[in-house]
Amino acid sequence: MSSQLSVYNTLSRTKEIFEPINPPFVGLYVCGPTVYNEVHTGNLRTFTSFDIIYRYLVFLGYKVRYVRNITDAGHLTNDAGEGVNRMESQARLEKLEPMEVVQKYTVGFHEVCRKFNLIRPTIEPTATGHIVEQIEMIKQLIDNGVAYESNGSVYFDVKKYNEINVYGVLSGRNIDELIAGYRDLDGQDEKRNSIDFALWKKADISHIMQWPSPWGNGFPGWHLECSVMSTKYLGETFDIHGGGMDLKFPHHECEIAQNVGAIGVAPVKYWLHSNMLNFNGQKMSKSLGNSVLPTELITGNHPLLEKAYSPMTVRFLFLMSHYSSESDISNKALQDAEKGYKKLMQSLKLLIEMPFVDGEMDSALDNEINKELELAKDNMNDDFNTPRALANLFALSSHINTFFHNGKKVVRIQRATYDELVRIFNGFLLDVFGLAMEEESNSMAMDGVMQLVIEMRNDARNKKDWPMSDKIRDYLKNAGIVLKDNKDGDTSYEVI
RNA sequence: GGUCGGUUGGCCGAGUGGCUAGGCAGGGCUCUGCAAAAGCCUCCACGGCGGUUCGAAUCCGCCAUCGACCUCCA
Repeated sequence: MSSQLSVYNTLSRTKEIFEPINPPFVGLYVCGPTVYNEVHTGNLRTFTSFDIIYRYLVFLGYKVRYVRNITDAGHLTNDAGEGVNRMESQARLEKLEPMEVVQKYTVGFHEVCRKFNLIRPTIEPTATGHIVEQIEMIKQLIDNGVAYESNGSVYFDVKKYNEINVYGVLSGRNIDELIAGYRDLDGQDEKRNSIDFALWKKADISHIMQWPSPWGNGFPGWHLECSVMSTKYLGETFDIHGGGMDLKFPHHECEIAQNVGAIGVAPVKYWLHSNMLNFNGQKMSKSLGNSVLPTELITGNHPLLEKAYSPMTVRFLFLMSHYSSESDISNKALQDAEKGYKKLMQSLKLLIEMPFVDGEMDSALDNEINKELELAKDNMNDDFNTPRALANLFALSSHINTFFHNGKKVVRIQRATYDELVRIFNGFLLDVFGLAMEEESNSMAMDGVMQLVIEMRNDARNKKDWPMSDKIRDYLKNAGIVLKDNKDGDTSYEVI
């Protein structure tokens, strides 16, 4: 008897039972990267959080359509609309065509996703591929009286919208305060109100990226693509919309306004927001320039990193904190994660290798394992609480190690318990958490040499030639190879 | 200034009105030629001050403090 999945909905600010609109189907939309630069580790954390959420939904048996966009249209740097186009500025900086920038960083993004074992979305649409649909939505908004053209650009009329609807339902803002806050900004002549945001922006000749529209040549506003693409692929109302906390306002707020303004219905049932990743206690962000790239973590090639960390170590670090809490990355935290990861994967290996043997039952042990399995499921059902589920897996890991310690077989529990143990322990680690075995890819030659060395050392040990035996082990240790004399007489090695 | 969220043991990091979080580190023991690994046991805690309660780290209030968003960012 397991609990039901519940999720923390930013919209209601409460935890709600997750009930899909059309079970067993689930629509999931996640705001993807803007491909004008390499993704940094903070981006990676968000995408990993939703990767795990996606994986868990699939694990529960849902048929999930997972849409994550690629922003390649180069939206404005700010709502005031000083026509700065990120894609273009980066293109000028690198002396590349805008689409070369897009291609370069899209490929780079996919490469990072692959290394960190992120499952590809089922649809990965691009903004530039949906210009036509974006223009259509703008027309609808104008027809509905919540958008207006001004000097070749089109803006969303927030005040007008707010007469019938509520702008700010997601972020808890009210427009009077927002207007007050914007008052000292200038360069907003085209807008009726300072809080109005761009749907379409007029482009002058110097802009390389521009498209024809009923309002002249230009490019789409930066909130629009998500409204358009989520509606196109997931319908007017879908189940889950995810993204980083920093997108809650204004991006997600504007998305809701656009959908309600154009179609008349709120687009999303459950809004999920993942929290920021800090580095040295400070938010890691592109604008602060303190970001560590995923590739730098893997190579260790960064002044603040003591060593290289494997992708699975980083993934494990993310799992150790809840997706809605801030997380801090540091050498210590990474090294802790590395040990924890190895410990669980070692138990996983043992569980896969050990046979189950029927026999006398220890009901206390059986109960204990079943309890831990139930807790693991309950904890994941409780808003994807990976740190708690991980604690359950550590407890199970102890049991598995004990089985191995006492005869290398799983005994004294029911067959059904064993089956569930395998299903949950393996399933959570590999399928839900997306951890993969990082086998040290030792070459055949290496294995051969090590076999010889171990044999020579064992000869010495059999002759009780401890100085020689220890000399070999110490030498190997200095070379980064640790020998382990197991209880059964075998010696294994590990490259560190 | 507005909105929101933190403040937990040496470090990281969950959670709950009374019942062990967990990991890493530390200490002890078992195993082992010695180590490593593994197993067992163990130390260390809930920002401050009030209040509610039989009982609060958990609820309420005040204070202190840190941070996020309000402006491009996952």
